[in-house]
Amino acid sequence: MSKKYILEMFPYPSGNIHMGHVRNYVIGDICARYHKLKGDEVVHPMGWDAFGLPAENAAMQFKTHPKDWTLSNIKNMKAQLKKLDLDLDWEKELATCKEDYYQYQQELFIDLYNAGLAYKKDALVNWDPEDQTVLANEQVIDGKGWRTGATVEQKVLSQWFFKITNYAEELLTGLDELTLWPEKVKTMQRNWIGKSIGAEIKFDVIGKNESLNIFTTRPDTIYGATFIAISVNHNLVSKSLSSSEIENIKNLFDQVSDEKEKIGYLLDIECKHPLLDKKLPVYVANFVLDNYGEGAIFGCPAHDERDYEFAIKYDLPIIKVIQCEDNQLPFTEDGLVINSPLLNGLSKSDAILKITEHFESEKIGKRSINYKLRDWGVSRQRYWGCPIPVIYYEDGSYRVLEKSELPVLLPYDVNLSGKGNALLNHNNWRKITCSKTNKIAYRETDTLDTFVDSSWYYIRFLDNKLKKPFDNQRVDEYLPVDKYIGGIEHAILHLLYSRFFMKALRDIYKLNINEPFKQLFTQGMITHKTYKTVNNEWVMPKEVIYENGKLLRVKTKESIEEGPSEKMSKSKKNVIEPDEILENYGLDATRVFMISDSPPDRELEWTDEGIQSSKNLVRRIEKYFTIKSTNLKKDTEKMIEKFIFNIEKNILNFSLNKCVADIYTLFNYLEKEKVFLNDSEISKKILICLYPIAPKMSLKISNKLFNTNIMSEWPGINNELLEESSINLPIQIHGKLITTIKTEKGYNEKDILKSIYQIEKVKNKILERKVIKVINVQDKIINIITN
RNA sequence: GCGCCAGUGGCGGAAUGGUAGACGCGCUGGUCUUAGGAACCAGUGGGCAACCGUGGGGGUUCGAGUCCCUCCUGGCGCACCA
Repeated sequence: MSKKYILEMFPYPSGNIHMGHVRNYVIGDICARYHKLKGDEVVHPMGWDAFGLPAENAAMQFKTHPKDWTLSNIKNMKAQLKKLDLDLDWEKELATCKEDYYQYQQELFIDLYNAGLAYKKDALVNWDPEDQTVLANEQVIDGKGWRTGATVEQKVLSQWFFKITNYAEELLTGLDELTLWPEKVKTMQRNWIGKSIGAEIKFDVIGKNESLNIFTTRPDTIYGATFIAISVNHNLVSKSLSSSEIENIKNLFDQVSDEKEKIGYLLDIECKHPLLDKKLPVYVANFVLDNYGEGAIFGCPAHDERDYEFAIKYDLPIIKVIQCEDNQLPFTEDGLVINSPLLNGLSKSDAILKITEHFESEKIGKRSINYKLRDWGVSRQRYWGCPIPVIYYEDGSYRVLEKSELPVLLPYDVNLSGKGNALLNHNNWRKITCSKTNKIAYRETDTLDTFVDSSWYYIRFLDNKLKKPFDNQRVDEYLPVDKYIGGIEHAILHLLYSRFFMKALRDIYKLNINEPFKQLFTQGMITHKTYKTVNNEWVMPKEVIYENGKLLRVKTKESIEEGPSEKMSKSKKNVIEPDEILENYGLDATRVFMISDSPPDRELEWTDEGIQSSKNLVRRIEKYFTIKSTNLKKDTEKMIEKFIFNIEKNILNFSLNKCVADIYTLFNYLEKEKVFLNDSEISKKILICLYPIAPKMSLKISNKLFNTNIMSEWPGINNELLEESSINLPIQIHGKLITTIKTEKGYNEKDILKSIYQIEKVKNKILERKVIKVINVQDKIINIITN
C-alpha cells in the first residue's frame, strides 16, 4: 500500500463556490477515489485560505466583523462542498484565520528569524494616503488606489522580509527535477528567478574617494562604454544632490508620458573608465532599475538598444566594439570584438572570459551572478492576517518573541473605520509590558502576507491538531504532495513561496523533503458566452431565452446580443451557479460535464447542450442496468477489459475527457450488440470503474443489483484478454493507404503478400511496375514500394 | 521586444513516426410518441469521380498531424532585468 497525497488548492472563503472550484475539486476527487479503490492510503484534505483583505472590505461595507464574515462564509461554502459529495477527509480541515493554525505559523516565523531567514529593512511601499494603508502592486491602478482613487505615494517603511534569495539557485535548479510539472509553469518560475551570469565592475569617481559597482552581462563591451547611468535611488545620488533636487528629478521622471521614453539628469561627477584613460559622464536615468543588480549601468550605445536611444538623445559618443556595419547599430548580436586592446578578434564568450579574468587580477571587478528574484516582503499593514510575533521598545529596538510567549492573538474588538491599520489604533492590544524586561513595549502591528499562510498549509494538513507546527516523521512520510491541482494563476507566487518554505523548513527541521509538490496539474478555466442588452448591460445566461430565432431577456423581452465566450466572471455576469446546476442536473451529470468537453488543463466552455448530454449519459447508464438479460457475447469481456485498461490509464494521465469517451464507447457497444449483463462480476467491474467519475449513480445501481457496497477494489486487468489475435492490416503502396485486410497476428510475410497481390485494388496500382521493396512492420502495416 | 505554448470537420476534441478525424455536440433523414431539452435507428471532412485533405512553404523518412528548418496566425507569461 502506498500513500497518495492528493490536494486541490484550498479556496478563499469568499462566500460561495463557483464553477471553477467545482471543476478543480471534481478532478481531484476522481483521482482520490481511484487511488482509494487501488488500495492506496489516500490523503485528501480541504481547508480555507481564510485571511485577507476582502474580509476587511466586506466588514466595512456590510458593517460586520472580518471574523464573523469569514466564518459564516466558510460554513456556507462547506455546505456547498458537501453537496458535491467530495471524498474529502474533513477531519483534517483547517482555516488559516484560526488560532490553531496561525499560532504555529508564528512559531515558524520565529524559526525563520532564528535561522537568519527573516529580517527587517526599510523598503518602498505603495501608500494610499486616504486609507492610510499600504497597497499591493495589483491594487494600484494607473497610480491611484483601487478603492479610494487617491494618488498613491511611494513611502519608505520598515518591513519584514523572508530571505528567499538565499534559495534562488536551488529554486532554479530544483525545477529540473520536477518532471511532473507543466513546462509552462517551470518556464515562468525560471524567468521570475531570472538568473544572469556576468561581471561586477568597479568604476572610480574622479576626484572623490568614491566608487560605484555595476553589474553587466556584457563585460566584453566594456571598451565601448561612453557613459554611466544610475537609478534615482542610488546612494551616489543622495551624496551628490540635495533632497529637493532629488524630488525635482523624481517629478521630472514622473511626468514622462511614454513609459519607455528615456530621460536623464547629468550629475556633476565623472567616472574613470576602468581600462582607458577616459572620463565617463554620470547620469541619473529613469530607465535604470534600482532593485536590480547594483542600480547602475555602464552605457555601451553601440551594442545596447536602450543605451543607444539614450546616447542619441543626449548626443553621447557611440563606439563600436563588436564587428558590424554602421547601419546595424545598435548591434546586439554576437560578433568579433574590435577596438578593444585586450580583446580584439575574440568571440563574445571568449572575450567575456578573458576580460573577467583581467578584472579579477586587477581587482577592478569579478565574475558575478545576479537574480531578478527579490527577497519576499511579508509585512502587510492590515488587521485580518497573522500577527507577526515581535515587540518594540520605546527606544526603537525590537525583540522577536519566544515560542513560549505565543500565541499572539488577533483582538476581536477593533475599529475598522477604513482609516489605517486597526491594530495600530488598538492601544489596549498594542501596548504591553515585556515579560522579560518589564519594560513598556508595543506589538508589531503589521500582519503577514496571506501567501505565508498558504506556503505551508499542505504540511499542517497532515496533523492539524498537533500542538506544534508539524511532526517531522509524518512530513517525511507523507510529503511531497503527489498530485497538486489548481489554477495556473498561482504559477509563480504561491508555488514559488511554497517551494521556498519547504526548503527552509527542511534546513531548519532537518527534513528529507526538497520539494512540496511532486506533480502539479493546472486545470483550465470555465468559460461561457456573454450576453448584453443594447444598452450594454450584462445579462446572466439564465435570464436569456431563445425565441423565434432571437435572443431575448426573459423578463423584459429586450433583445440580447451574444458575445464571445469568456472566463466566467461576476462582472460580466456570465456565471452559472453550482447550486442550481446540481439541483437541475444532479451531481453525477455535473461531474461528468466538468471533464467531458475538453482536456482538464484546457478551458472548458459551458454549454446547455454539454450539461444536458452529460445528464443523458447518466440516465442512459442507469437505464442500461435496469434491463435484465442474459446475452453475454464472446467479445464482451475483451471490450470490458479494454475499458478498464483505458479508464485507468486516462485517470492517471489526467486525460479525463477521454474517460468519458471510454464510457460512451463501452455503452455504445453494449447497447448496439444488445449485450445485457447478467454476469454480476462483469457488472461490478464496470460499476467500480464508473465510481470515481459518477459515484452517486454507481452506488445507486450497485445497491440495487447487489444490495451491498461493492466499491472496494479496482479490477485487475487480464492482459491475455487485451491481446487481439486478429487485426485489420493496412496495406500501403508508396505510403498511401490502398486497403486493409483482416488477418491473424503473426502472419507469414511471404504468404500474406501472395494474397495481397491478388487484391484487385493492389493489382491495379502495381500494374506493370516492379515491386522493389516491401516494408512489413509485423502486425502493424505493410508498405509496398514499386519502381 | 523577449520567452513559452498552440493551430486537425460546422464546433469541442482523438491519434507510442504506421488506417487522420476516436468520443461528444450540432446537423440531416427516419421510428415511437398528445407532447418533449426524452428514447431508438441510419448518416455526417471535401469532391460526381479519379482523388484531395491536419495554418503556408521547404526538408528527413518506405511512411509525417506527429521529427527538423522557415514563415504566418492566435493565446499566455515577462516586460527598460543592463
